[in-house]
Amino acid sequence: MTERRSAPARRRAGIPDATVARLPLYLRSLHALADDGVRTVSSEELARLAGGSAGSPAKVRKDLSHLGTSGTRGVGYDVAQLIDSISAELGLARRWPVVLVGVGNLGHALAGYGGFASRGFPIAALFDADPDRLGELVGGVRVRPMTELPDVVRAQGGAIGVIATPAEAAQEVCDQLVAAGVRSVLNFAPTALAVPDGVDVRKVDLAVELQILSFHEHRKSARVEVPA
Amino acid sequence: MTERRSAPARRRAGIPDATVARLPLYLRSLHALADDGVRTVSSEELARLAGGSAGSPAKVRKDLSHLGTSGTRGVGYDVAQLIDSISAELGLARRWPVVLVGVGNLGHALAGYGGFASRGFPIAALFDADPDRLGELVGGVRVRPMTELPDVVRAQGGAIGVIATPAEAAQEVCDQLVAAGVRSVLNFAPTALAVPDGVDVRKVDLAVELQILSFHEHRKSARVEVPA
DNA sequence: GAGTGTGAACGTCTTCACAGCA
DNA sequence: TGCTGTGAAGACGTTCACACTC
Repeated sequence: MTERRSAPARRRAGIPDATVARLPLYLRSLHALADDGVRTVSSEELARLAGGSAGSPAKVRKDLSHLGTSGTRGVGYDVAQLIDSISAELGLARRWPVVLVGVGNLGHALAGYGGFASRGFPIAALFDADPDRLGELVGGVRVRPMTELPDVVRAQGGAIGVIATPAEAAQEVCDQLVAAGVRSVLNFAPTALAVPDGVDVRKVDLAVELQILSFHEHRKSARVEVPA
Repeated sequence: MTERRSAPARRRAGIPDATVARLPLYLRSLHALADDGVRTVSSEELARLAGGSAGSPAKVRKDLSHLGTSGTRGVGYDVAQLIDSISAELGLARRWPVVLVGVGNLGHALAGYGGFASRGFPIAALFDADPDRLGELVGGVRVRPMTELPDVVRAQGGAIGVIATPAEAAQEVCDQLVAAGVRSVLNFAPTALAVPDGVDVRKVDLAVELQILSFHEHRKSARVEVPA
């Protein structure tokens, strides 16, 4: 989950982390339903659509009850209304600009990937340490030198930072982002990042995901050989 | 976590899912230590290096105790030995070939990203539905038509499937992977996948990660305005 | 009848605290 | 003395089951 530093315990107003992690999944399914013209949905149906870890009706109901309940007994949830309240809770009324650092292989793909902008996270700027890349246009956005980072963050009134640099550069880049005023970071570099209190880091490590799958594959193979 | 279907409860031989998810993080830090010539490490140091959710000494010790303990009291853990036993537990002795479906923006980047092969997950084949892409070389690997998928999986003796297609195509592609014998899937498409029992799916959804960060940003802003 | 909302039971994960060993 | 290994306690998250409402 969100990496939290020292802090003895978090006591937010209310919503559990596990629930927060599932709200985007519900939202995704709800948008699909709305596009199909569906007006209401039951917790059972929503659980099925959201799938995976979000896949039980009871869990859906508990989760949604945290947003000041909105369902109708005997009927289900109003799709449009649910979309509104989840969006509000996630702070999606506002668009959050993204600054992406590291325009290598992965950074390039992320910048070109339309899924960010279309979901309310427009890429405001690209940065790279390599002088050869400066000025290059990626997905219609110019690559800038790191020195311009503070100005961009200030001009945007805050931003989410995305780190797509090699592991060696990640901590340094992270420090610069934080110094520039960024308080939320998504880290693709395979390294743990140290950040001061009040800054949130989430990480995506592709190799780690594969290794977890490997564990399960391994287990499955083993089970065939030694059938308990 | 790993998406599990119906099943009332999983009872594996032993290691908790939460621990499995952290083992790759320890492994990463241990490799870095080994490269620096460090021979032993304490649970406290390892917790610091692995960072994030893996960041408490007690947790590290509990986690490592599941691998049939290997530390020395008063000293710490032998780095090389720990690398071996974690690797063994994760099934990394064997190399797991990866078949990647969808050579669009993201798929292209994943195929070009060296981090897979270097960590024991060589890309065995690329597939795409678009006839214009067939034959194209990406990262030295040829793009093939989906019809060749079963043969490739069989020839490799199993594989991990990576889905990097648009959301609309993902379920269909997933079905084809499963039919071809793939039992572990990493899904980048923003959709829930239905799979039969015995198949594991892990998902990475970039927009979801950003939305979770958005929630925390939102909360931080709110806290400034209404200082409790 | 159908489906939500929720206390209470349950299971899992984390943290504590300390005994035990090099 | 220093650090591991681990039962026991505690926090957190999920599931159950049923009262309640439309």
